[in-house]
Amino acid sequence: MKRDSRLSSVLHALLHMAAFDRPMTSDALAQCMRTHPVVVRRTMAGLREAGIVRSEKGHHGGWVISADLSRITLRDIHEALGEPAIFAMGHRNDNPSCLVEQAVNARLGDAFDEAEKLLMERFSGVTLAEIAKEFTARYPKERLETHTHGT
Amino acid sequence: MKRDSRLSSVLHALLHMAAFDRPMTSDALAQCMRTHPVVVRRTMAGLREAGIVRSEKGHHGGWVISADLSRITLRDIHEALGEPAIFAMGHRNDNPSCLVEQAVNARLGDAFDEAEKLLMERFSGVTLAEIAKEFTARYPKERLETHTHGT
DNA sequence: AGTTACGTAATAAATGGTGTTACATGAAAC
DNA sequence: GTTTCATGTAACACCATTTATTACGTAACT
Repeated sequence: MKRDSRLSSVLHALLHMAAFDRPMTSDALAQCMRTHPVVVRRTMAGLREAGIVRSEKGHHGGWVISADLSRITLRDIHEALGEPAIFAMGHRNDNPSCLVEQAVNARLGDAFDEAEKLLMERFSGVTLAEIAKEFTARYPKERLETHTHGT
Repeated sequence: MKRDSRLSSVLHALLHMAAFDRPMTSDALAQCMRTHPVVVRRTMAGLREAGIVRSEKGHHGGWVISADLSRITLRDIHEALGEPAIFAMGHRNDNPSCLVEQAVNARLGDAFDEAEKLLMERFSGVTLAEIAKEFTARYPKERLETHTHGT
């Protein structure tokens, strides 16, 4: 299966935006993330609707964060992206008439539900501010707005 | 992304086989699972190599379980299937040179690792025997080998 | 020998994220 | 007011992966 990297991408983008004191254009973000500006706009659309970012057109336009970093959790972002599927595995039939399959689904579902619950708890417990802080703690000399790409 | 239903499918098949006192053909299993016999053989191949099932050719051939139900865990089956990806989400770059992205990956990775660990623990704790037992507890009057499909 | 059933490769279909183009809209600069 | 910059969005091709199907080979039983 192809893995969905929107959450990872968007977090990356948000942290760059957070450390930049002016709006960042989709082109600039796309360059950071090695993707296409349209992909950036498409991905950010949900965050804009959720009030996490704001976009401005025209000269000196672009994207800015419009909420307090310490109040934005990974969970919020996951939601804003439309709650993409977490697991790559699923039931073959969601409402099987076969009783054996019902038992299998119930048992498997319990395990997945627990794992999902834990993941969502972790997501709820991590704010953008924490990741930004963790970054500056690890690399105090780096300037966030100086984006360094390796070879 | 397309969701992988092999684990669910194979569990379903195994429980039917467990309750059947003769080998079940790929065709019979495929009918249960509403799929194609070749898919059954392909999916079962890993389990055969892992010693969980055995296949026999020719007349009255088919698939039989070759291990103790109480010693086969969901984890064993997941392994036998080649450990398919658990999460539908992933990092955009696994070894980014961008320090911001490294911080994001680290934080996200922690959450996913924890969830995966929990899921694997749950998988390790569930045996086929338990699911079979749970089934008979829930539906004592049903005969497992009588496979009922709804409309 | 013929039938049954697995073994496996090759190929197509379906799905869903990603990349790209094209065109429209709005805001700032001149 | 026209130009330029930037987002908004639809449309479409691309790609990776599971699933479905066909085809042909092999082993075992009758």
